[in-house]
Amino acid sequence: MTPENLAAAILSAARAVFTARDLDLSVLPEEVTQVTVERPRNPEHGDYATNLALQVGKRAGINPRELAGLLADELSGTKGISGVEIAGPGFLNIRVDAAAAGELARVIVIQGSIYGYGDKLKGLKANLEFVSANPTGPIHLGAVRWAAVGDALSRLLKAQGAEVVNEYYFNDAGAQIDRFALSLLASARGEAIPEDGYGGAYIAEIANEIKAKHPDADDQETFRVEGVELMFRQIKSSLAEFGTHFDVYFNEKDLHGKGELALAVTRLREQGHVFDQDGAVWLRTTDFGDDKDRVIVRSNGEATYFAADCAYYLDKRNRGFDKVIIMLGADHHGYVGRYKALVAAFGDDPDTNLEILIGQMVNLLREGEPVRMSKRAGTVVTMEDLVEAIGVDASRYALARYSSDSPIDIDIDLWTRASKDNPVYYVQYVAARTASVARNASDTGLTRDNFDFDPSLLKHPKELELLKALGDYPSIVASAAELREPHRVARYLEDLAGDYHRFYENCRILPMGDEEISAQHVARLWLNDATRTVLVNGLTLLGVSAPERM
RNA sequence: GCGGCUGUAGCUCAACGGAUAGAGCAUUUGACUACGGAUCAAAAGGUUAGGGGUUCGAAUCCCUUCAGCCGCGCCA
Repeated sequence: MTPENLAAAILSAARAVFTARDLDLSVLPEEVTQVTVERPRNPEHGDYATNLALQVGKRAGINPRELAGLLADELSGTKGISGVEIAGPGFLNIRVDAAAAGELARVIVIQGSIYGYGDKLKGLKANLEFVSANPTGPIHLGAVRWAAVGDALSRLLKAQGAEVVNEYYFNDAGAQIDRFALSLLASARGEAIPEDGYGGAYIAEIANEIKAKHPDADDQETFRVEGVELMFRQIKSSLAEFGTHFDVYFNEKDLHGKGELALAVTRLREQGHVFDQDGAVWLRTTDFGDDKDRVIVRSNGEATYFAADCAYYLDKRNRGFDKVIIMLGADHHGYVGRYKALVAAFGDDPDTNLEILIGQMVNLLREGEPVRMSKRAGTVVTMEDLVEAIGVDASRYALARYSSDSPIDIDIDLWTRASKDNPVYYVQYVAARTASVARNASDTGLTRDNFDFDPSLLKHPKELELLKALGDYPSIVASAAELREPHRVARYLEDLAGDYHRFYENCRILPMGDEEISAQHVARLWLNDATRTVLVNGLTLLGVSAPERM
């Protein structure tokens, strides 16, 4: 009995009760997925609980507790359900047959890497834009949060059936690229970097590389083109090392080149949301809740960055994405208002076609003090600095284990420690331990095939708790995807790690000494392997490796 | 001034409006001659920043006060 099956059983029981009592069926949830089935914290409250009677009782004109009683009667005969109790104001506490609980181990092992997949987001066609750091320097710490969280989210969405394209937007047009080119040129000439230019050792590195390739070059254009190209390459290779894959690298310059900016302005003008003032062209974003109107073409005739945003959004929509998801740092949260407004100005619905996720700041801490300096990038701490300090696995895990709403301090000492208070070690250690048990089993001649798997042998309380946790995994993945919160997967894995340790301490898996291999050993090996499957699947969603040995 | 986020155990943080607010670390007390002790068992620790409201039920939603971080350009 899975939570999904149970929800279906509850809904059909509710429909039967409502029909028999001639109650208003329309107050019931339409879909099974809308029925809340949760795992009570307190085991006395059963294996599962539902609050359906509480939620619909009042609206149906029936006392919730009375309704709960009727539902309990209806449900108690259902196959797989061993007990139903009414509790509190109208909760239903449900117990399921324990005999079948162990069967889950077989299901998980057989499903393997697809265990946990679902179809909650089937039909969703999403463009997921993240990182998008300017190609004027290495990827900084603020953007790296999304390299981990965005990638994990992309995997999660796909695991729920969504079509997702990972996209990186290169702002390779505009004034900041001019400053970048001028900085390179100054460095190549041995002059001081302009006041509003970019410092850091990487500027000299790139300038030298360009000089080596074009010894006679002394013009801004060459340094712009070559510099941006080299920066692109470095950024792409950093991301590849980090394990973050992008399907599309989109160049802002292409929007200008193809005339998409002018087209976007025309379209917005047609929609009646554009006006001219002080020689500039404005979008009346205040019509859609923004706090001030925005210039799209400056009085000097140049388009603004915001105009490119408009054109870029239109481009994404024209490529067939019905959901445009953009991940931004907290220092850009001020764009949410104008972004929603531009979507509305095109006639779209900001609440369905657009989703902006904001991630709070990331700090790197060494001995309790924020790291401010980078070897290569001067005053900006970079992705390379983070990876060099704690490694890729720890970086990704540290960034993905917290809600994006909270700022993160990544303590180098903590995340490099080989102990239990380092969460990534704690989880990876258990993964390695399950692999080690499987290796040792094989060495002693124990395999899953020695005996037929008998799920009823998995009846120790710690085995049942572990099975319960394994059964929760699909719903954790589903909710993490729907809520766009990959950290839920990490937290789940940490809990699962504890459940496995307790199983391991209490239930000897391998035969001791010259003990004969029994069906009990085989059953526990199935459970061990099922746990490893879920640990591997979960870590894979986070882009973190599940080592066989540590 | 306006806006976003945050405020939960000594510390770092969880908790999709649900029942007695949970983990890890730290503290105290226990457990190993066999699968990795990078472990397990137990104790202790809370006015969920303060105040009001909505609800059968609030850490969660609304209002308000306080504190911290970030932002508010015809820059990108």
